Amino acid sequence: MKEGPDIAQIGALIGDPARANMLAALTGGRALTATELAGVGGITVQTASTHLAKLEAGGLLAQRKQGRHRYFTLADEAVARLIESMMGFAAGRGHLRHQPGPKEPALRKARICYDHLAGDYGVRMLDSLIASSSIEAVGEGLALTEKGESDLKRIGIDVSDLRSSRRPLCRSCLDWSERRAHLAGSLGKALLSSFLDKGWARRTAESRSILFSPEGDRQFLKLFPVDA
Amino acid sequence: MKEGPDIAQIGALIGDPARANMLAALTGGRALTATELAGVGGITVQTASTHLAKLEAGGLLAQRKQGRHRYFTLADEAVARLIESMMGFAAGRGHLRHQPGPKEPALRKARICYDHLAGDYGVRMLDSLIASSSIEAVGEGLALTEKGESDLKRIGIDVSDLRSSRRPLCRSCLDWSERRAHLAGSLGKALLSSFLDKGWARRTAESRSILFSPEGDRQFLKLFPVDA
DNA sequence: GCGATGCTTCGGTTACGATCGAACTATGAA
DNA sequence: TTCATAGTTCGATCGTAACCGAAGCATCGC
Repeated sequence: MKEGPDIAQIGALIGDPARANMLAALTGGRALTATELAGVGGITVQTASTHLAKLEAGGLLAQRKQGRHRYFTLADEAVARLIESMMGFAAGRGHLRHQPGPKEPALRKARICYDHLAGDYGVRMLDSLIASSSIEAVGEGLALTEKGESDLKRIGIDVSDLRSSRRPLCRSCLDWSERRAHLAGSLGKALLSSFLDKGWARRTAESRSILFSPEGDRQFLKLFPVDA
Repeated sequence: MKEGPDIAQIGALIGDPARANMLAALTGGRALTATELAGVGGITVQTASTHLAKLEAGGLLAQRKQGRHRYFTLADEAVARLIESMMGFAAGRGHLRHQPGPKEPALRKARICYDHLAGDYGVRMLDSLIASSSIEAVGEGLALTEKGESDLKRIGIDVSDLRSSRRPLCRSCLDWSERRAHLAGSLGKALLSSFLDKGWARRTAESRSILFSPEGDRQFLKLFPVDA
């Protein structure tokens, strides 16, 4: 009889519509902020915060603090699989859900994240900078090498200017579409700014996506190659 | 944002402790009555009834009416798999549950079901009677053949006596430990009574299990053989 | 017909949890 | 320092759902 609160607990966690929407949104493997998740769940940030705390306490979510943001992800692979299987089950019962839709591939390619470049291009840029020894990973953080400093000067970015700011120069930022790190910090901001200044790319009015011009695209890919 | 009530709905269904316990109890594949499930859930029958109605409406349960009993089972294989996977997940999170325990194998072998024989022996008996053409399936029900009637007379059961009762002679009863049908009805009752009268078996005080004596065991197996 | 049993429905209580406004903490930028 | 943004915590409200007693059906066996 007394078998203890077992599947009931996780069932209840998933059983709230707001939480279910949050979890569904996170099943893509992307990390989202509390505010974004509040939007997904259709609730205020306060409410979302308590929901997220419960989900974390229940072991379904993990959070990663990053500046003033707090990125939430599913705790691990097992959670994703559970959610996926429940979604599959629900779909089989006839509760066919609204499909995610086209989902703006442009947003996945390149978009603004706070003030720096994110998406496929953002991840690619950091990968390339590390591959060329311009940036190296130091523990959890990132550090600019001397080679990197001179390379950047050549494309018009004066790092000494950036050092005057109290903001860290390099910082790793979790990319929610690629689920890998891209470059944040004042250097990340400076790089994006230079792309925009050079006319390689421009921001869009409504969306967070960054649109590269054909020429800018060419230049960017040349500047940050991905070697085999 | 609006993705519809999807996994939240089944999550909520599973999220109630009483319902979760019921579902867990049914995951063994056995069919249980509302009263039994109420016991499992630690609630009254009324409450259990509403829970069961919800689970059925949600497509998780199916019920099969049988006389004044109502046997509930998981709707299908998919439900069982979902519950199993959730239990596995929960166990992995550290919510290790109380193990079902030894579970009285005697109860699975032979027990009383209302007034007839159930369990492995009950199922075996009906199988054997059908195999020997003593009973044949007619639509949903069961019917005694002439051969069956004479065979039974030989072991001391006068069917004409039984016919005088308004109670059906043969009835199929879902066995919850075997998940297959066994013989109910006045004939099922008569058969069990004869076993008890002959001293082949006896009821136990506390449990519902039927204990066969070594000799009774031998006789029963000889009388109701299972052919290859 | 009768009483007994298994289960559902109705009515009303109670309790828990989702929700948000407002206040508080923390980080970042100037 | 000051302002702005991101999140959490507090407090209180409100709805909903779980729960049970009691009454109502349905089925069985006599």
